[in-house]
Amino acid sequence: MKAFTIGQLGDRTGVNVETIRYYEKIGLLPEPARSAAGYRQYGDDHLRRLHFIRRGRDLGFSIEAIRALLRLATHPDYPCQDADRLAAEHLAEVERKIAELERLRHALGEMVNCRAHTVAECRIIDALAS
Amino acid sequence: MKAFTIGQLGDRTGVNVETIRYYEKIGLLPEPARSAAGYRQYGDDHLRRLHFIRRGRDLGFSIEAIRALLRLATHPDYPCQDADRLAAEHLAEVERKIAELERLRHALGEMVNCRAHTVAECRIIDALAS
DNA sequence: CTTGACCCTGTAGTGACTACAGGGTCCATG
DNA sequence: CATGGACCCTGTAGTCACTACAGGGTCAAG
Repeated sequence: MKAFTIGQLGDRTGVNVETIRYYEKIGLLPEPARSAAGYRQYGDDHLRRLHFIRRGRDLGFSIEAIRALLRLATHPDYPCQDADRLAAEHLAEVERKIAELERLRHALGEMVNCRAHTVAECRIIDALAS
Repeated sequence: MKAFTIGQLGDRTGVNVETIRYYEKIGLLPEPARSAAGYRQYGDDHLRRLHFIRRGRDLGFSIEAIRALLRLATHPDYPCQDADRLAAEHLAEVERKIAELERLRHALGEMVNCRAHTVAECRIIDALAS
């Protein structure tokens, strides 16, 4: 019966204590048992679930996508197709964002290292103003 | 004396009417004159300034960066160095984001197209759970 | 017995909008 | 002159995923 506190759970998963409470409030992490003083008492199930959430967030999945993935993860007999669709959609979104940022990088690359002396001839201000 | 309404200003700049009012509230766009009925009346100065803001946003500059760039743009004798620093910092941030997204793309690319039948063998769920 | 690190709840703030609700105005048409 | 629809007004609340308090209570070491 080794239970740990919210601070210990945070240390083990690299998740902020406030974020853990937030995940509980939005129903991503189940409410744990409480000590006599009202302290949250977590077990290995919580640890595993929070690790899962943390990895999903590190991969950039939205909270709602993680909610769906968690639902899948707890039903080993479900088809894996749904998980694949979620991941593929997310990958497409990541690629869309990369393309957009590459566009920005190119445009900004043309602008920086402006060697004009004053704003009047500055090509950065000019690019925005005209 | 050709003044135009907020809707016309929005059409000409591609900025949402609600966003224009928001820019006014946060002090990015000066308060225009009003008609007898209380309608906002914009002129060419507003049009130019909002175009500037729009281009800055399209380049991914934050509102605060645009605020600083606008301050520079209205002082042609200021050194252009400050504008260059803002643009260079933003470019560095864009490059940081691209690198992070490339990392995600790689990780997600390894995961998708999972051909397992059920969640039990799914490599997506597995990547998150273990 | 005190100190400091931890825990609790609840609320408000972040960025950059977006979406109403509930009203007023303008103008063209019948 | 009435009416309808497109526009305008203010103000507030919602979005996403947290983060930062404020104002308390608890626990363990020294």
